[in-house]
Amino acid sequence: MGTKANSLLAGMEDTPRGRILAAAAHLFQKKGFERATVRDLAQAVGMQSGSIFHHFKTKEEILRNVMIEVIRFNTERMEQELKNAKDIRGKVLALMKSELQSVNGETGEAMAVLIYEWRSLKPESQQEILELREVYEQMWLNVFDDAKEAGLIEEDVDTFILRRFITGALGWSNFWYKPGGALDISALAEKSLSLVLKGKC
Amino acid sequence: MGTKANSLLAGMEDTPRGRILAAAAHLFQKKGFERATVRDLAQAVGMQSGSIFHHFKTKEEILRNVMIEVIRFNTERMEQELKNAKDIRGKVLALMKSELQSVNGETGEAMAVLIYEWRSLKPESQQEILELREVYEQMWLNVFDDAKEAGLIEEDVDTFILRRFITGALGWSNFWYKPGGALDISALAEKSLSLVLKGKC
DNA sequence: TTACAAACCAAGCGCTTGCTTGGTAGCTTT
DNA sequence: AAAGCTACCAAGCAAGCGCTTGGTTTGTAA
Repeated sequence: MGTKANSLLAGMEDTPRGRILAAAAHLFQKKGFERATVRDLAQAVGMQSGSIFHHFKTKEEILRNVMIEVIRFNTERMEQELKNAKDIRGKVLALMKSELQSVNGETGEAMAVLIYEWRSLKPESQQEILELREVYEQMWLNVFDDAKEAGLIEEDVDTFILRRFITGALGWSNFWYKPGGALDISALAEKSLSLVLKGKC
Repeated sequence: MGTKANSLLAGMEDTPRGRILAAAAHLFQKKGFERATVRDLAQAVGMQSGSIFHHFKTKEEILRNVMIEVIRFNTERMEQELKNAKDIRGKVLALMKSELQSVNGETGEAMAVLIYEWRSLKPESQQEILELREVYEQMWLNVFDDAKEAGLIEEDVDTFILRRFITGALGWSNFWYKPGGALDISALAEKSLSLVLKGKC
């Protein structure tokens, strides 16, 4: 009767490590990193709390790995979808759709952890994650600049700031968007386009 | 040499209760509700940890009061600024500016707590806070609907969803916007207008 | 000057936390 | 069959947690 946890990524649940990370993503989002205990996590994967530390040295290490996995997975997926897009409008749409998918799809719980549990990382881990995210962010900025050059984004718009607004807008959807209703992620992505592109789009 | 805490609201720091709430807003944002201990809080206001409970029954009660105070303060301020706005464009701008002020101004830390420490409230408190927020949210929806009727927002835009996008976009600014630079809050509000209003604005 | 309440301290209780330890079951390799 | 490795359990430790208790100081008012 409990909430079913989404898998972090396909096939990962075959190994103990993968099962722990998937359960951790679920628990860390639901209760927050601090409130979720190692004992909770151990129960979720069916082992004793001490056994967790056979697979990860510390609790923070589990958090760090959840974040690394979800960045890698979603960066790769977005790269793929960008290649399939034909024109610039299509590329912007691909970015929007891809990020909404990340936030609300199977990696949604892990994405929420990535965004909102930042404070629980130690500084060195924060630096590491930041560098991984920069690759992802650069893809956004490149497309936005192309769109601006093509006249799809107004001259006086700062694409740096625009990307930050969009980060917030799309990330927040995790708190209200419920998949399975009348509005699917593609439709939501179309709606979000009007935040970025000028005039009728 | 430590970070100076913004006051939650003017004059509140005169009473012990106010000093505790202001310090709590600062600590809860910096470390998260769970990680911030009552001992941390006591040290910040210069008393023993046990003395905190002379003023508040539980730690959660402190969190709840931080949230209530910040909602009341910002709802009232936004009401005021809405009255001063002349036309519809001005009203939308007033909303944007007001919320950016809430998030990045003197109530910024408390706003971050309101947004991101939701999980740490017990269900009954969540319900209470939700009802307070609904008044605030209704003001947004009313103005958006007026703007749509006036042709400033496109016909096919769902104002409900638009508000949610904007909530995320503006709320996220807490993580990147630093006051005191070249870009002040008014200028940022102007920039954010293009997310909402169609064409040149 | 006395009475009283609000504000606070010093000490610590009961519990939970992340993590450690020493050992065992079972599979794989030689 | 011996050795070695991965995956785990059972038990518990030291530290830190929210919160309580009993008593003391301090400001205000009669």
